[in-house]
Amino acid sequence: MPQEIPKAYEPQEIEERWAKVWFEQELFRAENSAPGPTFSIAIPPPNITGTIHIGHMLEHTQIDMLVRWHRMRGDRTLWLPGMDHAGIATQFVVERQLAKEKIRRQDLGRDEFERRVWQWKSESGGAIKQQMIRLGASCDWTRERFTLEPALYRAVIEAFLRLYREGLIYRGRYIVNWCPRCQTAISDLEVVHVERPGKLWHLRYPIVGSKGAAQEYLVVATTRPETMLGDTAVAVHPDDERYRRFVGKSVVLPLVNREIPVIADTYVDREFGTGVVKITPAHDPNDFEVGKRHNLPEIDVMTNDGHMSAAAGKYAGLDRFEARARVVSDLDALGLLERIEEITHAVGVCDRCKSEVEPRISTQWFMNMKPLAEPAKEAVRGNLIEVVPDNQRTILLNWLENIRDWCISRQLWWGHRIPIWHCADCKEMVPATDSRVELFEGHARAAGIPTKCPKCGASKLTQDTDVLDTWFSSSLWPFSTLGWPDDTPDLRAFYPTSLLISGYDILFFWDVRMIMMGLHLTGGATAQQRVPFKRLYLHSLVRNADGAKMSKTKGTGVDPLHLTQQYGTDALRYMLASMSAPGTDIVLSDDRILGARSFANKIWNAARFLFMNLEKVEASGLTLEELAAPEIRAKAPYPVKGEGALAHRWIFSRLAAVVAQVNEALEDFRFHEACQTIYQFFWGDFCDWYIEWVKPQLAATDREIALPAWRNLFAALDVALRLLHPVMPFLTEELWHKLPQPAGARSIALDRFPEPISHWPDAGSDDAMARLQEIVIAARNIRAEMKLDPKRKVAAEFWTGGPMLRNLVAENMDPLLRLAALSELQVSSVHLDPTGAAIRSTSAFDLRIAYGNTADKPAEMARLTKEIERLAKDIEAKQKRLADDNFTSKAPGKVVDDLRATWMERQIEHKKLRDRLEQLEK
RNA sequence: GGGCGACUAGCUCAGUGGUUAGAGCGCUCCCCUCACACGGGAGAGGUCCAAGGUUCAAGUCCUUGGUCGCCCACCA
Repeated sequence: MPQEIPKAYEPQEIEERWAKVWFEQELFRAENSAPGPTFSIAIPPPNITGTIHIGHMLEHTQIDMLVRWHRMRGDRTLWLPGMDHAGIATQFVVERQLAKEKIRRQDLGRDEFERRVWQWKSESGGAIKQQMIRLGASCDWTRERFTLEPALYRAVIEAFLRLYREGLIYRGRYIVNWCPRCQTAISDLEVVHVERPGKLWHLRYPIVGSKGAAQEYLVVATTRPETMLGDTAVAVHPDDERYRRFVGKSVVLPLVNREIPVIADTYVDREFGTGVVKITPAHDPNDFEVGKRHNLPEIDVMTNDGHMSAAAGKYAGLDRFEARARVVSDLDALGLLERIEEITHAVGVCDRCKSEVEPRISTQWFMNMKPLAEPAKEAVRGNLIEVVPDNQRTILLNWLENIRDWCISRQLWWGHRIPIWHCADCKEMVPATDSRVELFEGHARAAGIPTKCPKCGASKLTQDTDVLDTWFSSSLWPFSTLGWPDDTPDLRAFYPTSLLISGYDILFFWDVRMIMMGLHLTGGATAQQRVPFKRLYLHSLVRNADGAKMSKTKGTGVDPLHLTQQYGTDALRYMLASMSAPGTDIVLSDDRILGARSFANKIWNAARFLFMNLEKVEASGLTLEELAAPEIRAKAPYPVKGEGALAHRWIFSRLAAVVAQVNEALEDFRFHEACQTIYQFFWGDFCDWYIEWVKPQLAATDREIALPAWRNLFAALDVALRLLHPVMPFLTEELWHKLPQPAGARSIALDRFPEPISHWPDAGSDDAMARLQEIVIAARNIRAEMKLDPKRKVAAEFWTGGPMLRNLVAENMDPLLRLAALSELQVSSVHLDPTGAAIRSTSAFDLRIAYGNTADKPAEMARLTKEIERLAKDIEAKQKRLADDNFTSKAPGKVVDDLRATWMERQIEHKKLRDRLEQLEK
């Protein structure tokens, strides 16, 4: 078997195999009745619009690392998966698909269109799930949820009805953001502002009563001249001397020839433009407010699809941009276009389809957010929800401070239909009788249908045709997925969830709204019991080399499955995690993925080394069981007889430190730090030093050496694998199974995460090993400088002042000679002669290797000179500080002492180098 | 108009007031040494954007400025 282990790690087959096993065995099913601390996390549900992209992969890697870490630490752990119906986005995608067949959704009708979307959902949703399974997400798939499934529909209706009864949800006619392409209202958050070059047209409105040569005008400036057709007033500031005499008079609205009043309102900024504003209450939020104050009529001059309506007179039927051009040229022809100013201004476009949004009066459903924002602010301020990184907390609170009402209705067909019925006779709005749902063609719809109008008694009631903003259902996700509004065992066990990990780009869309809804709707007695999550971690966004956010629609997305096939899932996961420093975005780089792949390969080969050599060991009568059974591993480190035993105590001491560091890092979402710590340990300490150090011991014929050495090696590998598992689940699972495990043990994922064992840390070994490493490095350095043939062993001399290091060298002579490629290391009690030799030294020791004929004396002298200069500078700086009473009296004693100690060491080194340079100069 | 972030080695980035500021990649030199060339060994490489300030001590904290990026915002 051992020879069968491939030389290079080949992840494909291994990953596919384990992904399948994990899923089929329901390995990650959470027990809601199990005892102990709980760790629960609800997935940010991917939209069914597409497939998993690299951003999901980053998010899932971080979540999965924490989930696996908690699970291995024995917590009752749930990662609940699911998907979002993504109302407008999905409808957009399916409409686009239909467009290829030259079909409009209106041709199909609402029911048939919905059928098509469900069809899309089953294909796309299935693909996402398969991807996630393949990428190793350790979700509890038995609890998978979908925002449009019956149970969640019921939660949506329940939430709506409660908020409606409380008066927090209301219907009204206000200015909303209207997308003429999607033909629906959208919320403020769905409007993105883009800076664009534009024009400010200055238009003359003739004053009524002035004529001929005495004709007077008021000049207004506008970026949307076509809306002038809906003007119902012109406004100036009440204190503006220039225009005071016109207030109360009228102007003739050009092209329309409607007389409209000149009004005074403090909303007008005297400094801006001409100080005169056209008032179009139906097409501008400010004008709408002004219109309310002055009882102005509201004239909507547009249609749902962005054309001019009948109210636009002769412009009716024109596209809004055509109408704009026409209005301008017509005004110009009449001599009423004073001038055109080129400006850059922010244009609101639809987040989804990028069409220019039309502010427009419309009857919609809204949610009053201020009362919900207050408890949310308190919860965040009171740290009931800890926000990481901290600066996001300020951003969050600031947003809550300035929150405005949320337009929650959408004129779409794909989504949760609003559970309100309208009376055909008296227009009374009648809510659903309760939140029950029933199945219709396999999908849920509201079942609490009112039969009679409570106001007029009529029975002709029709359900509101609007659906809810997709984020409405998302805002219930942490508790709707656990069975709310019922008081289920899952809800009791896993709510509040422990943590939310999301991208900061959806902080306002989703995270904040969950906080508000969770606090308002769930049943806990205290806010602490009602928050949807106790911690909120906002992760970075993945950007491409240009710094642009990865986007599928822009074609800049990277397919993680493709990368996975190229480099392996574990490598990709490691790469993403190792770049996940909180608060900074991630720019993908091929180099980093390659590095991660190399790391996976390194781990693979370290294990391969063990198992390959095992064959020889087994020939001598030892079995894998004797060397690596769980109960054997548990008792490591074992004392090893003879030279070089130190390394065993050292590697476990290192492990203890590494485990503690990794735990701390993961606790604070410092994924990159956890990765780097493990990497340095595994590659540097474990492979480069430990394995190399103990190789001869493993081959020793003396059982008292070989047996404990093997046992320690296997035990250390086992700890390392468990340490690595959260970030590299597949590779570690595969290798873990090659070690003997307890009967019935199914997966490393259910094994324990390493704990720093109290007898592992050993400061003495840490120090001793560090000294020995310095000696080896010093020797290698000389060898490299002298360009010695690596195969040629050379003799070296060693001097040290004290007995400690001398003993240490004697006790570890064998590994020292081997790793430094020395034939002998003669320990001298007198100072070494620098002539004809290269010497490397620290303050504690000197190491001398005699020159061959090829020695490069000038190079050595140059090196020494440079080093001496550097040291001199350093010593001077330290001396200055130590001479400063301010420093010695005010700095902590330890800092002063440490500085003095280093200062003295440097002086020793400095003197050594100077002496040596002098010798060479002779 | 507000707010946030970044600026550190050739590149991509870590860095939690306290020895000589680190990593990966790249670069230079040597080596296909019996786990791994996706490897081993040894190196070179930094006015920490600038200027002030606080402090015994600043890459780190404060102020101002610069460059770049992001978010929010109803000034026509």
